[in-house]
Amino acid sequence: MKISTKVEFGIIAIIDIASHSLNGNAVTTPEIAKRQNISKKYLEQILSSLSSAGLVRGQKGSNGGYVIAKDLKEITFKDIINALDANVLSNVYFNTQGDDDVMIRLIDNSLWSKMSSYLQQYAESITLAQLCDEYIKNNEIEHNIPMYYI
Amino acid sequence: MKISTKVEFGIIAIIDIASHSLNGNAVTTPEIAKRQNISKKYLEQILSSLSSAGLVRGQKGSNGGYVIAKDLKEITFKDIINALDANVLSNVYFNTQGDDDVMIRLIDNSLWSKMSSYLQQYAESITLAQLCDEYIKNNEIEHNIPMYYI
DNA sequence: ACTAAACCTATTGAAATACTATGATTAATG
DNA sequence: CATTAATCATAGTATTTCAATAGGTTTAGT
Repeated sequence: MKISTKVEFGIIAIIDIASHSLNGNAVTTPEIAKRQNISKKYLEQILSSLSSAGLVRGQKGSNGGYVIAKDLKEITFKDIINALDANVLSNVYFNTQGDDDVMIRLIDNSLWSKMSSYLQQYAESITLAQLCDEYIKNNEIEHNIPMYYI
Repeated sequence: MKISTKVEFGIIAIIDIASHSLNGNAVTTPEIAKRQNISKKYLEQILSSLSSAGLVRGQKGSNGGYVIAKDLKEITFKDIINALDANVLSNVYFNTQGDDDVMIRLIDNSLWSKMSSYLQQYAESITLAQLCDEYIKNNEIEHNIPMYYI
């Protein structure tokens, strides 16, 4: 489970957008970049993946920025990960075209695909709404300051 | 779940050794390399990982080769994977040292570590004995030829 | 001595990763 | 209507990782 920075930053970014756009305001790349200490230019690329997957919507021009494109409850952790890297949860990725079909099938079908299907199932059970809630709650506790929306 | 060839070939190799050494004979690298269509030299490196993890034992010299170092029931799929690549099942591998501790902890502790701890649990429940049995059984069915040991 | 195996270590080529750089498009604002 | 500040698109690059290859040493049986 070595996670790429793209996936990592993407998850951070979408939670950041979700929790800072509850008031309706769009969240900009420079804002996220500063808050989360991520290169702005790299972040742009990452957000474009989330955007083309239909998870966030970008608004060009001054006063532009990103908002979440759907109901927070309808975006799952699986959606987010898959938008950023199709291989993380995917049904195994097998390199060989060895001669021993029995072996390949054994390892692929019985082992890896069971593991990846659990991952998918778990990731599907977590929504952005939950992540956002938990983030806000922990932030309040951590800083002893209530966050006000609107 | 992109699996490296090293992990893949290592799993194949240890099942191959297990199922061809039930009669007590050591299994050689050239044998496995031919049977499983893997480069002999690359396989040597992979087997040395399995060997230094104590899962297989190599015998030098003519008539040498590899045998499984323990009872097949005492080697788990987890042991095998970890011997080949410590990162596959490991508790998350997080790149950032971002400023937002709350975010990092949220994503790391609540998401990735739950996923990887499931993977570990599952991998620990599968033994080499099971894999070996299943491989032999499927091979017999596939080729309509019973495999005799001894 | 010869052979055939494990074992050890260095190097290479290719691919993936993690960015940086440049610029075009779009829209609000003075 | 020019300026500004944002998204969006694409090219390039430096570093790291991966997948082998290569060359050799050690060990043991015949």
